[in-house]
Amino acid sequence: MPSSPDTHSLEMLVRRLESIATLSDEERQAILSLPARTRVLKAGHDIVREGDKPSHCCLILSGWAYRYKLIDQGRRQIFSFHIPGDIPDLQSLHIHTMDHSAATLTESTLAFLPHENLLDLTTRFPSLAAILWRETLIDAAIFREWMVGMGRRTAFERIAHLFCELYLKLQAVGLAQSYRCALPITQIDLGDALGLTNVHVNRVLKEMREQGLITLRGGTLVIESWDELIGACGFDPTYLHLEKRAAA
Amino acid sequence: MPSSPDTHSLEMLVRRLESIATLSDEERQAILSLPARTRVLKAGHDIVREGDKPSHCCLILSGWAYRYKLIDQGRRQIFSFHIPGDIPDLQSLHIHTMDHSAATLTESTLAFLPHENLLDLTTRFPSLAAILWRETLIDAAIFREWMVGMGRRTAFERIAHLFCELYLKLQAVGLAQSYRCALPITQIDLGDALGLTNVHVNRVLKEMREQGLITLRGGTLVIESWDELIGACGFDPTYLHLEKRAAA
DNA sequence: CGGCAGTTTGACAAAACTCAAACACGGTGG
DNA sequence: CCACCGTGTTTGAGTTTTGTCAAACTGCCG
Repeated sequence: MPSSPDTHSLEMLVRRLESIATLSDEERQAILSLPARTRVLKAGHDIVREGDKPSHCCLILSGWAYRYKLIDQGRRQIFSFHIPGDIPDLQSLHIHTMDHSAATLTESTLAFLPHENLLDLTTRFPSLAAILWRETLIDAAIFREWMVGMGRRTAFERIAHLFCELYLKLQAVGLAQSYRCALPITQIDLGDALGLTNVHVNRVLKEMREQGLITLRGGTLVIESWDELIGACGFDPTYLHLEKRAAA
Repeated sequence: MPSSPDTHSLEMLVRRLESIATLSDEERQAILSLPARTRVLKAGHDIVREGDKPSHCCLILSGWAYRYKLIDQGRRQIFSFHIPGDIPDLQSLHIHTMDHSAATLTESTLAFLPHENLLDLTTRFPSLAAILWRETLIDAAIFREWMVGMGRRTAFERIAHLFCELYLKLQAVGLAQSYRCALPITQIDLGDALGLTNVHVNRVLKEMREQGLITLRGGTLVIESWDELIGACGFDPTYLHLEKRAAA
């Protein structure tokens, strides 16, 4: 389990923040001088657990992660999937006790950023605070959309909607193009994310395949017909707030 | 529709923030000098709508509100219920286009706070920014818990869980005691919040009544047996993060 | 060549939904 | 004061979606 100080990893954070707002040289420099510690985790390992009081946030450099909660040792709800550039536990900066867990979905490289230094950053640079705050608000916007899905959409719509969402998020960071992307999510995970059983997910996936909407094999999602897919689930990307915000 | 400048309303905001962290005199003074404009809205009126680009946040002084989204003119998902002291659209401070709507549930008195002044406040006082940021993070924590409900809990558990949550939130601001509180939420609203039909909500409510867990009549909820109620839904209040945070 | 995790399929069961009608209740106007 | 109205609640009967259980199948990894 390698672990080393690493400054290059912070360039990813700079790129991510610059995709949201313009940074001043001073801000960029302050980010790059954060003391990051990089670590590689195997697939299926917890990053933080419910009840923990973490002292670091975790930036994903490579790989996928997810957040989840277990109730009575059998039922699991997945809240989100995370890809490189995300800080899945950014909320721990201001909420000291974890009310849920985060784990890797694939082998991942993670950079751990001390709360202390991040808090210092947000105090010195209110516009950086605003960008990070906004990131957590978009997180919440995605939660809301998942609520709409679980509360009011059919299994078919829910799955289609999630595929649209993930494709756009991957595309935004250059990890997807021409309606094709990696999707290292098992049908069990999909079920736990969407409030369905893996069996039912499987049946719906089969139907989507038969309708020529998508193919999902070997960890790769191919969207055969984007227009039909978004039509089938009423997808509207507004809630992802992907447009670059006006310069700070 | 009366509308007037009002400084007293801001004392409610001060009290709310002081229940979370200790404020300096300077901070308290800065909040009290925010230019608030108070307005009374009848029940069932939209406060902000999906697509709007609001220039104010809205502090609830009295009454109840809720946030929701409509899909294809028939299905509605409610995301949250809000009570006095809440700022249901605090997120609009950093997300400029509303991706959902907010409305009053009962006649309500609302204080509108200009984004401009709130942003100035967060820039001048990073510790106030932290408190408000934290409020939006708790909002998201509640979303996650609702996701657990809609994804992985039975209708019975979901309803019981919501009652526990609302009771504790009301109690925290002094609007509930001895297991009794106002609950101006129709069974239709409950269904739209929990991903159920009003018919099914009605049947489950009947069952809860028959089991002697609760009574709900005339807009008043009485929890007959708190211990059984939390037992029946596995309620754990951690996610509400109600404990006062360490002084800033 | 196993072995294990994940997928696929079938038969059946249950939770929740739909439609429809009756009922309660608070507010309004005659 | 009472009839009426609208909104919300309650109940019933039948349907649908999704879940459960169980077994077979696939594919990758050691």
